[in-house]
Amino acid sequence: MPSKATTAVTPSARERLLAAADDLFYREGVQTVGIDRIVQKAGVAKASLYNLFGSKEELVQAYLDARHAATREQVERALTRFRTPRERLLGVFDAQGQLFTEPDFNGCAHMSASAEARPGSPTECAAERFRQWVRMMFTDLAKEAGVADAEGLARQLHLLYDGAGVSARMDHDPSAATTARAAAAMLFDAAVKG
Amino acid sequence: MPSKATTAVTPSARERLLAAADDLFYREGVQTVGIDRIVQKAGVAKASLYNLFGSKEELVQAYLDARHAATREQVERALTRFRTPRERLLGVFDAQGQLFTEPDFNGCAHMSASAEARPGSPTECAAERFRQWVRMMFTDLAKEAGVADAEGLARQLHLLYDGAGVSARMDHDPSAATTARAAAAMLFDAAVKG
DNA sequence: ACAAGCCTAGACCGATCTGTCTTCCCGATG
DNA sequence: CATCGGGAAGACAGATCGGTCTAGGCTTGT
Repeated sequence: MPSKATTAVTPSARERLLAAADDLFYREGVQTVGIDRIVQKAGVAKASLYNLFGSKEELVQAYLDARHAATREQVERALTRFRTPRERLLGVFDAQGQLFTEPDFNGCAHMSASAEARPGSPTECAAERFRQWVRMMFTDLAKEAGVADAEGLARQLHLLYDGAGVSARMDHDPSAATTARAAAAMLFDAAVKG
Repeated sequence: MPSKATTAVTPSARERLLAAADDLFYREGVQTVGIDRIVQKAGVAKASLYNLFGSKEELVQAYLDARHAATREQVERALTRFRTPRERLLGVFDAQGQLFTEPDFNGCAHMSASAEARPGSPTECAAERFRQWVRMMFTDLAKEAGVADAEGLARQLHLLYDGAGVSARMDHDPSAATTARAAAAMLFDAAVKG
């Protein structure tokens, strides 16, 4: 019986591979980490990796898709705590701030991965999907708040979101989220007023 | 006579290596590009590379330092066209917009390189120097404009600056610079008024 | 009991990696 | 002319890369 629930006594080979890939790819970069290190860390035969994923590139895609899903769930769960549209929109940066304080935070996985990817690769496509989700989320929240130019505000907030992720990683400064939140508040208030 | 001016009939081996490294590292990423491809593109012996730079890591550092110097000169030259403090501060995003429209623009080199670098490496140090220069530039421009909390505004503008670079690369959208400029204008006007 | 499937362990492949070394050429200087 | 040094060309080394394959074990259903 192949483990109907999320937790099994022993994680499957696929789960162990994804966990090892997530740790190594995220910490050191996709190009830096070789297949051998992943299978060794996962305690999985190399043949199993290629049976389950087909290639390193598809493993990278699965790693990015898992990061995408986890981020989406974490943000959507965090937003349920807020009630007013303004609080919900700014709550995205609160959720970001929580991510920044995690001990192994190392920036946006899609951003780093796409920096090493060739154009048109599955990695770039996964990054594009992630960015479209972020953009859509900001646009929807702006619309719910009654902002006239919701797309325009969403573009501005997306810049702050990306910039905060970059600063948190490169400056080792988790407070970038609160800086972004304050800037987002000013831009939002100006957008609803004008 | 070893070329006293910037232009020589035949660029030196060092110049050809830096030009090839700049093109390949910036387009494809530091880890992706091997030494062999650089020396082949530069038309330089591999031994010359190691005589001149010592290692690939130091070549990467020289590549990033050259990018840093070029960006600094380009921005500072662009800012001379503006007179008022407000125009000069927002002019940073105009200069950024010019970079975004260059045909081979591929994002911030320091950001991409540091995503593949190990902690404490020369690459990370070069990225940190670059970020400190950007931060200082925004801080100085904010002070010249009489902003009370110059450091706070500089942090916000730095977020927009980074976010615009990310969006221009990943969304293939050079207009991110004008979006960032508009947001920066609102944040600046709010900072001088309050 | 037995066969089918999934998994492990690891040898193996050709290519490529960073880095070293040797050999030779060519131009400038004494 | 002779000497000397920088650079070109490329063989070479040892490691690692992504990926394939074989051989054998362990569990499961029939």
